[in-house]
Amino acid sequence: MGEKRSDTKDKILEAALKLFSRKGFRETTVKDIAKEVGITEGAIYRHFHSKDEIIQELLSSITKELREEIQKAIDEGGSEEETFTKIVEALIRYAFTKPESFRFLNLYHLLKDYPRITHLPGELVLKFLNNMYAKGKLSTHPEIALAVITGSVERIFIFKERNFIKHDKNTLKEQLIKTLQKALTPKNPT
Amino acid sequence: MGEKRSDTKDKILEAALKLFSRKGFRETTVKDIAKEVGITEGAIYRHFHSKDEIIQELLSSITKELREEIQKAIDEGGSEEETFTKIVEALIRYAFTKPESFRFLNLYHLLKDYPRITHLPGELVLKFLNNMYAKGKLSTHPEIALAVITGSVERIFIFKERNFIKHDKNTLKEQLIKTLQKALTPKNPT
Amino acid sequence: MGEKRSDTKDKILEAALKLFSRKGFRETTVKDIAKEVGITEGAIYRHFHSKDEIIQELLSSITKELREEIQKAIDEGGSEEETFTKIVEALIRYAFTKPESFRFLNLYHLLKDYPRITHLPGELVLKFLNNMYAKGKLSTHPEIALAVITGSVERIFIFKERNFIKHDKNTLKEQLIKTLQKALTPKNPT
Amino acid sequence: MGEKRSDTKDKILEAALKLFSRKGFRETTVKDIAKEVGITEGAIYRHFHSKDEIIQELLSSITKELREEIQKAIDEGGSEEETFTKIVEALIRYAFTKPESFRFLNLYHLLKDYPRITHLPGELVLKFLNNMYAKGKLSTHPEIALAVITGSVERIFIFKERNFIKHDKNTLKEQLIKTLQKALTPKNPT
DNA sequence: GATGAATGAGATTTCATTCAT
DNA sequence: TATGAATGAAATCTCATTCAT
Repeated sequence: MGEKRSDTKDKILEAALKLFSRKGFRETTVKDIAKEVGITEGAIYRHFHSKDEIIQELLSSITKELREEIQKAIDEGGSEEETFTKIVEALIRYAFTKPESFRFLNLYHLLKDYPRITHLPGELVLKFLNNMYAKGKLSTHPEIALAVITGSVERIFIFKERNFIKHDKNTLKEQLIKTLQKALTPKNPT
Repeated sequence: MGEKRSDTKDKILEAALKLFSRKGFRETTVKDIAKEVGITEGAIYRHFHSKDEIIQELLSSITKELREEIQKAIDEGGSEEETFTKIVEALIRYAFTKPESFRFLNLYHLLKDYPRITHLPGELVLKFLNNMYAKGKLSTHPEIALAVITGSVERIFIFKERNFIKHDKNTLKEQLIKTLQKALTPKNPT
Repeated sequence: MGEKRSDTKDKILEAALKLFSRKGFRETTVKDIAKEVGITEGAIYRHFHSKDEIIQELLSSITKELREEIQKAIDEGGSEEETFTKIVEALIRYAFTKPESFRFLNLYHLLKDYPRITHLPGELVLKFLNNMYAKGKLSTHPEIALAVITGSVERIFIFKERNFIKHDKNTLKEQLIKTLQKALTPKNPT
Repeated sequence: MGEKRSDTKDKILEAALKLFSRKGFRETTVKDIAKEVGITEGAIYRHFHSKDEIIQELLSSITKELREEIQKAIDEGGSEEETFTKIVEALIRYAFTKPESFRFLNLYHLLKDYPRITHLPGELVLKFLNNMYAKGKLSTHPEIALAVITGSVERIFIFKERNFIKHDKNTLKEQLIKTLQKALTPKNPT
């Protein structure tokens, strides 16, 4: 009850996400979005005050969603090493199961000035990495580790999306986790 | 002595690079570029047929430049491990000394459809990685290694540019090289 | 009942016809057309994709209309001589009752490259003239006859329009019919 | 002596005539003309104050030339009937030997408002036709006769130019003269 | 809520003309 | 005389947003 609140609004967000992530913000017009939904331009403005509002709403819901995935990985408990793996897994999984959302995020952060929203998913990861670093379980500075992790995931995702990498997604996931572990955790002496 | 040949054309390319890399392609107008150069819009069109031609010319010259840097690193000789280091160094150096060009490339590849130009800088690196892999000196698939390398460099660059990372550039370079070596080269037993 | 469907589109076509026929295609701007209709330039583009689309739509509707007039003259039956007269009459009548359309056609065929549309009004007339020629009722080649007929009608129309000829339209029509009959039908001996 | 005065100016006029007659006034740019001549835009303005001045100069020289051809036909003497034939011949000959000039004239008179120049070639012909009419040797009003003559010649020319008529030029000339004679001169009663 | 015509600002591009060299 | 860069006005077209229905 009160659940079906604005079916259309969701459809608009869905359509907008698809188009923005594919074509970019400027090259996607309000008319494009309306056509994709099957309504007219004017109708969009019943649900959103502006095109930018759509972008902001997408940004914050996607950000929230990804943050929750990461939080889940952290909350599940286990050793630092296990959690590390789970976080990387969550990132890759998110990229591959919600490619449009993932692309949207990358696009947004590359194009728009520093985000107005506060709690970026990366912050959660960074907090965890800081922790690892303090315990001597991270072999480089946390910010650098974060860059290596997120940069690698994004690039793997793009390569796969564009068919530049032929390996299947599972292989990619395994290899990437293994590689990042090697890269970022200290060599276990005996 | 024929030196001042098309001073303006170069100024236009320079201004365009600055603006495109900062604001994106669509959000940079021809008028913006003209104003930056100190001429009028119309004058731009004496030097380029269209806005897109400016973008293409930038793309190809930047691509060429970066390719040359990488080629130099490869040509210098040395062991695979040394060359690997030199390539990563060349990438980081390029990002930090030509930040606008580096940003332009990333933006272009994210926004525009697959490039028509053939010889991407990445191809050179990939060829080298394939070689390493064949010799058992690379601990994951070459494409994945390429993704990790380029993704990490890009992300480090962005973090630094946005002041999200405070470490100085040399530290970043050293740490990144060390990390990528650990990540991608097999553990040397004994 | 669905009658007012796209009132504006018709007004645009009407205004465009008036301006194109008076000033030519290039010298008529979309702004001119918009002003004539009483809307803004942008509004034009809700009804047509481009200025050229307006021209093409006018061309095809005018061509169709004139073809129908000629077809009517042919279908009414009677001797070849009577039909010949009726065709010429139809042409003159069209020129004088729809001067803008007639001028548009002449302008288009003089300025634009050979039309892509197939069924030109002239083709109908030519078919009829071929028939007459085969029966020995035409005293010169059909193509030449067609040139004389259409060229004369056009020039009479222009002269009258520019007040270079003072005679009234009925006199012009009668005289032209008489003259073309003399010119193109064999002398009836005895 | 003083003969070679401004070779370039003539070349400009020649190039302009070619382009204007082919593409129209607006669609021919000053740069087009300059390129055709093999000079640059700026140089054009050494010889003419404006694009329109080129058009006007062409118009007046072509008009003069055609008027002279007609005058020659009139001056050669002979019976009215012979002169009539000579005038028509002169018009056809002009169209076929100077197609660009002929096309230019037609285009100009269709597109531009009533000419600023006074002595149109048609006026000469009209004077002659008035004379014939007064002597009972013309079977319709002179203005109408003029329209039929000039309209027919123009249309024959266009048809031939566009390959719509296959007959050779001589046939066209003969047939047209014969047809116009039939059309415009009274039946000779025994 | 929805439609779709219209606005109005602005983007890209064209081009006659000017001007420093 | 000639060059060709530059101007500045205008043309075509796009699009976020508004609004009457």
